[in-house]
Amino acid sequence: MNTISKYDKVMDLATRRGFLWQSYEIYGGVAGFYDLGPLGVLLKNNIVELWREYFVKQHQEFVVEIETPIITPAHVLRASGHEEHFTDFAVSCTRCGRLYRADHLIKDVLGIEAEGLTLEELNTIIKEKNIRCPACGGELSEVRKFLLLFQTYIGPYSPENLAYLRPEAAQGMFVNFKRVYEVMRRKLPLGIAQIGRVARNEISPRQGPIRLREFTIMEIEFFYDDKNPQADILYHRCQDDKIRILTAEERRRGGDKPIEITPVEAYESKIILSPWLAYWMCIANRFVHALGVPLDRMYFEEKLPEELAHYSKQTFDQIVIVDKWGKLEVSGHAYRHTYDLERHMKFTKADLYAIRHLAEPVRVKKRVIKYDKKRILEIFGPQAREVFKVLSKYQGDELLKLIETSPGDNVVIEGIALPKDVFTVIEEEEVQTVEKFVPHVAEPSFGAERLLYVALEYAYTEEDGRIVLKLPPRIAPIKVAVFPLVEKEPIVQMARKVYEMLKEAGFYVIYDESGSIGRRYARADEIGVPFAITVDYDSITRNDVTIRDRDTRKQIRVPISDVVKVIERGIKGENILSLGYPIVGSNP
RNA sequence: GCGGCGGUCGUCUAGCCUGGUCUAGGACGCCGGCCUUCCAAGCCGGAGAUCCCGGGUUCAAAUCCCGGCCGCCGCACCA
Repeated sequence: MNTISKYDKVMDLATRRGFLWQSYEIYGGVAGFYDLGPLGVLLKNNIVELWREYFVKQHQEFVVEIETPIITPAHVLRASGHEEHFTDFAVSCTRCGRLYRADHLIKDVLGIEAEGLTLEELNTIIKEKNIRCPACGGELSEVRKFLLLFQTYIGPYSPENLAYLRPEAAQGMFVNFKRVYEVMRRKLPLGIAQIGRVARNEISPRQGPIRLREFTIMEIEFFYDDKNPQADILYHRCQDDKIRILTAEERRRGGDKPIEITPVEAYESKIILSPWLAYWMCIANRFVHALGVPLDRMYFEEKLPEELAHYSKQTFDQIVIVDKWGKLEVSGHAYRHTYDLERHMKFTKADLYAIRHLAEPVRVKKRVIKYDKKRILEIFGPQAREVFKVLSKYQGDELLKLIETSPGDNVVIEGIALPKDVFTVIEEEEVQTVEKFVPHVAEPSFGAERLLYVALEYAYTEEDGRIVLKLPPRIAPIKVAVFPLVEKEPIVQMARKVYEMLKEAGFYVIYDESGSIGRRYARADEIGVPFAITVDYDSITRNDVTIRDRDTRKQIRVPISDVVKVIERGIKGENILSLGYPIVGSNP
């Protein structure tokens, strides 16, 4: 039995061969930060590109990608609720040093809900009720605030310049909703995608490259009309897909068995509340599968109501089973409904509504209030100017309400008494062909580095004591290796030519002539190169090469003129062994 | 944040308890040469170590002591 965990093996390989390693190593390293090496960058780029393919390019009529700053003024994250909710209140025991989340402690000891209380309120409760350390009875410290947002200042250090590094890309899409909606000619549904770095100042990240303080997020904020979701694509494309869902209900019962269901059924049976959330979960399932994770090794786990983020009505985490942690969340699918747009409207007064064209024009009876400016002038003389100013501050229906609720013949507005008869109410009928509404939002959100780890772990295999990284060819960092069978002319010269040809064709290629041929295959296998081309003695006379398939070690002979084509098809996922070329040298 | 354990070439490790003989040994990998007609073969040679960092004790520290960083495990935390 091997006692070394797969995680350790994967990380050892990843470090040794240049996929990733801890940042600032020569300074001792800093927890929560990882660097990507040459192969890591290629692999990540390929994963990002595959995501783009699945989520953006295949939906380019209605999903577009943008890029917004990482540094975010504090106002924005105040509006989004992060400044408030991204904070933990903690107390520690002055005797044994144990750390508690203040609200949880109060709830546990007193049985009262303390979530959402302010720092002062929490302090007061702890002092008044004389709450002590549950473990050792020691006295508790003052409540401290842990803000999980990284802070900075835009320009000079001063409170109004406070800013944070974004903890999610999403706010960039919400604040730009109106602009992109205009650019997309005011059509819904509309997906705004963004791939970028985010930062979260985790208190103590201790899960290697899994819990990072800075990472790459791939998100879509998908805006749609709740009354007319236009989600036909769910029925067209996801009718036959099966996804596995562990529902909140099942979890509440203590169960851990996901149900298997089509996204369509999940939506229609109200397991998933939003049709678009269901659709993107369908795509997410396919996407993670394409990274090499078998379908039966992943599922969606619904969050319990108390686990939901402040902005979410319903959330499913996409879980992949991994060696070390069992469950690893690789994506989150949140039904953010109207929360974010409404908050930004409230904080900025900006109009972030979408327009809905009504099937039939609606006649709306409206009572419009008018006032007699001449009479106001007569009554107030030079002061009339002030009166008009005050009146203009009030919306029509607010004024109407004031007048109707005031007793007597006068109405007093901000200290100014006006006789009611200066106002006249007119009934008007208006024909409306459109109405404003706040779009609902479904958000699929992926962590690129976690996907990278998952891809590595599922690709990692050992055969005959050597490592073979069976990455799907689509995401393999290096697509093809070229070897001269022996280091002799004219074989070497021909191999070099093949190498140049493949580079010219746009592939990442390695050329290796050192060591035995077996050693070179092994080296290429270890970094997941899916195809290895060998130029042998026969190649000279026949003008062909052998192409070896990494996973089966089987070879085919291919004329040089067809090599690029075969590799291209292989990268797309076709089995090159069945491409119709004669199999000649097969060495298991 | 707390407690326990740990940190030596790229990787794995010997040495640490019992300080000097360690200008730190080995294996694998890497580089060069020979050999080699397809799966980590063999032989020869070579490069490669801030002994995690800082301070202390000592004539002398990889080794003992203190602090820090990082990692693992447990507790706590995880929008």
